Amino acid sequence: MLPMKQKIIMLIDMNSFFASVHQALDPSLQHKPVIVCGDPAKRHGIVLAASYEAKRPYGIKTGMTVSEARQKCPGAIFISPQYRSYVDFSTRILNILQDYSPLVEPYSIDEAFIDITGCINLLGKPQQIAKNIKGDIANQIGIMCSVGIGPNKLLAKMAADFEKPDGLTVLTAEDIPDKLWPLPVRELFGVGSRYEKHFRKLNIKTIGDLAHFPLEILKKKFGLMGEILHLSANGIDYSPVEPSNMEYIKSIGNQITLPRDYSGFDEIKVIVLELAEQICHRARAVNSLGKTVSLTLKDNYFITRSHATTMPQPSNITNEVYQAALEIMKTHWGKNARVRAVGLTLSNLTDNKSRQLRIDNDIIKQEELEKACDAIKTRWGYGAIKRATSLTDLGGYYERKENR
DNA sequence: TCTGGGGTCCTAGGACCC
DNA sequence: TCTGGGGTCCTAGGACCC
Repeated sequence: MLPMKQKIIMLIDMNSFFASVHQALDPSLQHKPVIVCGDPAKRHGIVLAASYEAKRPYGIKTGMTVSEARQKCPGAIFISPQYRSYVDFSTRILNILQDYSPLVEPYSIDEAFIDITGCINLLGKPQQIAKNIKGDIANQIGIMCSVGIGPNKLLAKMAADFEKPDGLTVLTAEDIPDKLWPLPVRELFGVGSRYEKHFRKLNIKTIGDLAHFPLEILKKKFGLMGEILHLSANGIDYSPVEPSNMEYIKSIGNQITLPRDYSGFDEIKVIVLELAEQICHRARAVNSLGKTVSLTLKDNYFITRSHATTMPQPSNITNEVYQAALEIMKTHWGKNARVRAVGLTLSNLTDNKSRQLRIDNDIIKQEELEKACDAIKTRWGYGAIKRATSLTDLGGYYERKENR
């Protein structure tokens, strides 16, 4: 038997993606500190992205509150996010990658894996291919990226973090002891603050410590995750680059932090209806139906609770999803709850074909009505049509959000 | 550092069926 | 009447990522 051929996988990571998109769209922003953030007037304004001109010299970081960012870098240009532009840029970048290999898997809006194992003979050495990709993205899209190259997705991903912005790093299996193992264990993909804490108790401080820790103990303490993280620390990952992940979504949800804490059932109801409208609109746009509705409430202590219910039939009809959410609220509502944020998610998704069995007239009418509304929203913007119950102070809230 | 919004995967326990 | 065990679905919660 022939030895298994080593795969060559890259992770393309757009640098400061949101900020870079604005700089590409508006040349006057280039070489300036640009900060993309939520509405600073609202209490939940945080930094979503910052250009390198803001990051390095001023210490601006993603997640920082806008007021803190303003203090650190008063001269920065603060911009509200424009998700449509980000999606547009992201799609164009994926198209460029597909010119190199059909095996492209978008990992997030600003990252994608590409498996170029089969293209080496045709396109040249991996580093050269990476340079060409970087050049194409810079020339055609106008933004920089960092590329990580490795024998699997994990090492490609870790490699991409080695040098930012505009980096190009190769991480081979032989590099693991020198380059991977000295890093703090928190840097390993999959290790968050919780595992970091657990590991500290076991005297695991670096990725190398984890790699050499007895597997049996990790398995016993952390189950499957213990095993996966141990493999990761040793640079092992068998997951393939899967282009099909492109269309495959598992849930559609929206969440909103309220302008102030709400405490009345009726106040929350309005928000839930608005969220139902949003997620059903999205579901209809991709011809998806969901069977499970989950309602998440975050209270003034930042405690998050979620409750779910399964509908008799999968649906993307606003009123059905809204009614399901209301049922959850009625069952679980705490009288004294002070709600900071509300989220609604549709999951257990299937495509529209499973819908054919429904011949109930009212449902068909509702469906037609909602489709007509969707068409108007597509034409005139999301705020063009509202239900009467939405026309409260929050109606205005969404309107402003939509127009920014 | 007073904390947004979009997701994914895993686990445990209970209900229910055969 | 009491009992076994496997399988599947559902819900709640935890952890992680960008």
